[in-house]
Amino acid sequence: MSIKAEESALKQRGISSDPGENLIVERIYKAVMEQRLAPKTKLSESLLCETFGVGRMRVRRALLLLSSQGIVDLHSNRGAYVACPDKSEATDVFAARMLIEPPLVRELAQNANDINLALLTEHIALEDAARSENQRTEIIRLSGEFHTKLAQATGNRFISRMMKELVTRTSLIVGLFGSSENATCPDDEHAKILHAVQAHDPDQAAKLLISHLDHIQSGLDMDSRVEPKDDLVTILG
Amino acid sequence: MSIKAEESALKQRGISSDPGENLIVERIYKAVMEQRLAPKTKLSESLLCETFGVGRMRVRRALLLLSSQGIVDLHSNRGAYVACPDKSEATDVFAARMLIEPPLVRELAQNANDINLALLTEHIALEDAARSENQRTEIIRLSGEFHTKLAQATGNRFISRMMKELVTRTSLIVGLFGSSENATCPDDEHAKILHAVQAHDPDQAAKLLISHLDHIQSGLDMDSRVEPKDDLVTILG
DNA sequence: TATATCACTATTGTTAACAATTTTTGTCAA
DNA sequence: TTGACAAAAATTGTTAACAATAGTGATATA
Repeated sequence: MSIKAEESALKQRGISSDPGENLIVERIYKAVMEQRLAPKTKLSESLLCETFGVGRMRVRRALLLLSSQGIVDLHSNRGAYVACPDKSEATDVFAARMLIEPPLVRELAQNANDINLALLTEHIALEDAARSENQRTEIIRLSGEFHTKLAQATGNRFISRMMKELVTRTSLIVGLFGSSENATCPDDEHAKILHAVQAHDPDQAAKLLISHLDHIQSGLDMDSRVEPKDDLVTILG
Repeated sequence: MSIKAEESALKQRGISSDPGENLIVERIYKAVMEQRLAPKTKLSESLLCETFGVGRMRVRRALLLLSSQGIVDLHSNRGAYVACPDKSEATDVFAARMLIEPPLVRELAQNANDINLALLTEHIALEDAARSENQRTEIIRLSGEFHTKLAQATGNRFISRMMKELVTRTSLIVGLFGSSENATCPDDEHAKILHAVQAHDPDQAAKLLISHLDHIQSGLDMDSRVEPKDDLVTILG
C-alpha cells in the first residue's frame, strides 16, 4: 500500500488533514522503537523516496521532523543518520525519567480514570501475549510503549509527548548499550506498577517505578557497541 | 545584519554547523516569549522571506520546526499562524508544569551546583534591572526564562528542552488570557525560590514554586480574547 | 439589499533542474 | 602494497518555475 493511498485513507476518516510525512515519521519511529533500525544507520533520501514512493520534499520534511525529535541526526551535506546517543545522553535520559515518571504515576494513582486504566490492563495483556509467542520486536516495542501509555493515561498531551520522546531515546539506548540477555526485561514489573496504581497507592507505585527504571539502567553496559546492518527497505516495509 | 552574515558569524565560532533556519526560529521564538507576536498572527512565507532576506525553503523549514515545537500552527494551503492555545491546552500546560517543576527544584536544592546557581542569581539581577527600568518586553521574557534557566541548572538537556517548550506555551497563554494588570507579576517570588534552593531546602523550594505557579494561573481570565496586530517586519527586526 | 456565482489574485504546495559538497574510484608514484 | 592525488559518481542543498488551492471582489439575479 503506497503512502498516498494510506494517507487518503486516513484523510477520509478525518484523522489527518496535515501533510503526509507523518506516515514516514511514524514508520521510522516504529522501526526505532522495535530496535530494527540501529543507531548510525544512514537514511539516504533516495532510498527513502523509493521505499515510500514519495518525492524528495516529503522525505526531507520527515527527516527534519525526526531530527527535531532527536530520533535522527542531520549532518550538513552528509545526510541523515539514526541518532546514536552517547553515555552522557543516556545518563540524562534516565535522570529525566527518574524526575518525571514518579510524580506521573503518583498522579495516576491518585486521580485514577477507570477507562484509561483499562487501556493499560489491555496493554499488559498484549505484552504477555507477545512474550508468550516470543515475538522479539513486539516485546521490545510494547515494553517501551507501556510507559508512553502511562503518560497518555494522564490525558495531558504535553506529558505524553515528553514521555514519548524519552521512551524513544531509551529504546535507542537499550539497543546500543543493552547486554543481549536482558534486552527483554523478563517483566511482570509493569503489571505490578499498574496494580499499585489501581490500588490508589502512590508511594508503592512510585517506588516500584523507580526500581523498574533502576533495573533497566543497571542492565546496561556503557561500553558496548553495535554496528548498523540489514536492508532498509525490508526494515521499513 | 543579514541572516547569512549572522549565520557565518556563528559558524566561525563553531556554534552552529547546521542549516540557518535556526536563526529564524530563534527570532520568532523570542518575539513570542516577549509577547510581541500575538496568537493567530499570520506568518506568511513571502513576508518572512523579505524580513530575513532568505529563500522560501529556509522559511518553510523554520515554520515546520516551529510547528513541531507547538509555537505555530500550520494550516494546509492556508499558511502558518502563531499558535493560539485554548482553555484546555492552558490547563494541560499548567498541569505539566505542576508535575515537573516541583521535583525539578527539589533536585536542584539537593544537588546544588554553585556555578549554575550563580547564573540564576545573575538572571534575577537582570529581571530586577528590567523591572526598575520598566522594560515591558524584557520583563516578560526574562520572567519566563527564569524557569527555563532553572531547568538548565540541572544540566539535563531533556529537562531543559521540555521546560523551554512549556514556558513558551505559557507565554502564549499569559498573553491570551492574562488580565493586563498582572501581565507582569510583581515578583520577588523568583528570588525567594532561588533562596530556598540555595539554602538546600527542597520542601520550601517546591512549596514556593507551587504557589508561584498557582499565582500565575489564578491571574488568568479564561474568557479574554486578543487580536493580532502590528507590523511583522518591525516585530521581528 | 442580499446572495450566489464566477473570475481573478494571492498564497501555498510540488516538482524538476541545477549547484555544491562529499564520497568513491582509479591512477600513479614511492 | 600503501599513500596521495585527481577525476568521476553519488548525494545533498538550493533555486526557480509550475500547479493547486483558498481568499477576494465583482457581477448578476432574486
